[in-house]
Amino acid sequence: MTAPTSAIRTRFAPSPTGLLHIGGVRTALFSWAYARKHKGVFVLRIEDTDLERSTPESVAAIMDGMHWVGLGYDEGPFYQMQRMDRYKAVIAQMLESGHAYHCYCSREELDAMRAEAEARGEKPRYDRRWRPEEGKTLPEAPAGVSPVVRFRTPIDGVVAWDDAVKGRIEIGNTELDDLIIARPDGTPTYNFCVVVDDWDMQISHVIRGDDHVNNTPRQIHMYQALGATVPVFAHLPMIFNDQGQKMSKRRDAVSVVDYDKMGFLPEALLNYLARLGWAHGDDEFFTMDQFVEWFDLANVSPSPSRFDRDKLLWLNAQHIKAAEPQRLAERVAAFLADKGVETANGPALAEVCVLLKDRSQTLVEMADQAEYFYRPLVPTAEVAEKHLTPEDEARLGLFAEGVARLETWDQASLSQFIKDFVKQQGVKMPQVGMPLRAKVFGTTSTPSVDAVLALIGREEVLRRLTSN
RNA sequence: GUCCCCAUCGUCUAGAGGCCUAGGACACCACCCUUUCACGGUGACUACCGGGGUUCGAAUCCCCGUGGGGACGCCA
Repeated sequence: MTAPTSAIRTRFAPSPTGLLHIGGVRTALFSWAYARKHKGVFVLRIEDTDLERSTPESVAAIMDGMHWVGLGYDEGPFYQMQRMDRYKAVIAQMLESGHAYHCYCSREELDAMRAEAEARGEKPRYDRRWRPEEGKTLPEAPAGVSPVVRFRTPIDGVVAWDDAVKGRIEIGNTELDDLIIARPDGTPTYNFCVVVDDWDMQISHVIRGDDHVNNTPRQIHMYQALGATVPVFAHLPMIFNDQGQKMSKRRDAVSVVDYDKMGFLPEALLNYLARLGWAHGDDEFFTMDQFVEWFDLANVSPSPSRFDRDKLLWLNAQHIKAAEPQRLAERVAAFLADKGVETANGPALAEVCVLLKDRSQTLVEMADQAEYFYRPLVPTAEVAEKHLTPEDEARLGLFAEGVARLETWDQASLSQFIKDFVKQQGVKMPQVGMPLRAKVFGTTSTPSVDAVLALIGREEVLRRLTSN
């Protein structure tokens, strides 16, 4: 008999109206980590009640993103559109119990009301004209108008909760109005659906973006009206771009797949995101296992942070260093293929990655470096002028003759050969090394020259040395 | 406008009243290492938004101000 599952249940509930946003990934990461840490359950739920904007492509993008990043969910994905019957039943029940009522106001009337309130310096709000009250006479229901359903919000008092990251938050009920929970066609709206879902799915900790703080009091009222247990709320601060503004699709890389395309490792992105708004002492570089072990909502900072690409790059470099060459090779192979570089007849890509992984910040950069192992680059005019003078070419000719006769072709013997050659020519190391790089690879920036020559093989080295 | 939230180096942050003449990391700069470029190492630079309290003592607690952000949808 297994022990009953712990009460800790978290969820990630994106709406499929675009790409999987980097901020969303951070929210998912924290929810996931909290569930994992407490041996709980992480639920994925797709909030697709906005028929106008929800698309199957977006659902796919979310799933792909979650998969790439490696945040596995235990339950779901649940789709709100498939829970319509349940929402409608709850709405009927709330109408029945008097927690909700019909409202026949037109949008025009509502706009007028808002404008009026604003003019008075108040928060734009609905004036509750259709709210039934003892002794109050309701207006005549206009013919042929389907009403919306509004939630009956308490008029006095305050709502309060102890936010797991922000502490206690209190809001006067006078700030709230009677929100619409169902449209004229009967479809439920967001604030209502989340409550029913989180209730039904027994979510214990609602971990979500800061922008939902204002929804929380309304939702708490609905939980109470339904007789449901109110979950713990944890509102994560926002992530801004380097300008201190909201990340925008237009100028920032906001989609998680963009980071894949730019050559980031998912564990590096996650590591970076984890450090935005959360810290474990001075630890900067860590694995997801460590993160899960260390994570706690109590250590989440309440203040917003900026996305710093430089630090992400640094972390990516650290994770590349730590990664298995074979795994890097698989991804680098794809980038090389995109560039039209044929790797089949060259050195094993994993071997190339061994030489490059300590010197690349992204896998794209690594692929760029890897290219010259398979075909020489065209040296820039500057490089040719500086390192491929007639004198250099003559010396490279002598080098080619010598190296052709080398007994064993490996890094150690090449290293020895180069040293001897340098001495014999009466020059300094760079005077041999740089022309060699320029001639064989087309660039002066490569790993240790003996190592790279060893790797591409004698035949290829001689071919490149003697080509023009 | 109204309500809510936030405030330590340029950036991410450590800091739960004395351990703080404020620590780490990225970036920047200098030097070292070096077979180029990197990696790496060492060091330098740089911050508690302002004002009042509370306290023997405040980056840490309280209040006010200022600045920033969020929300005010038949979007989620």
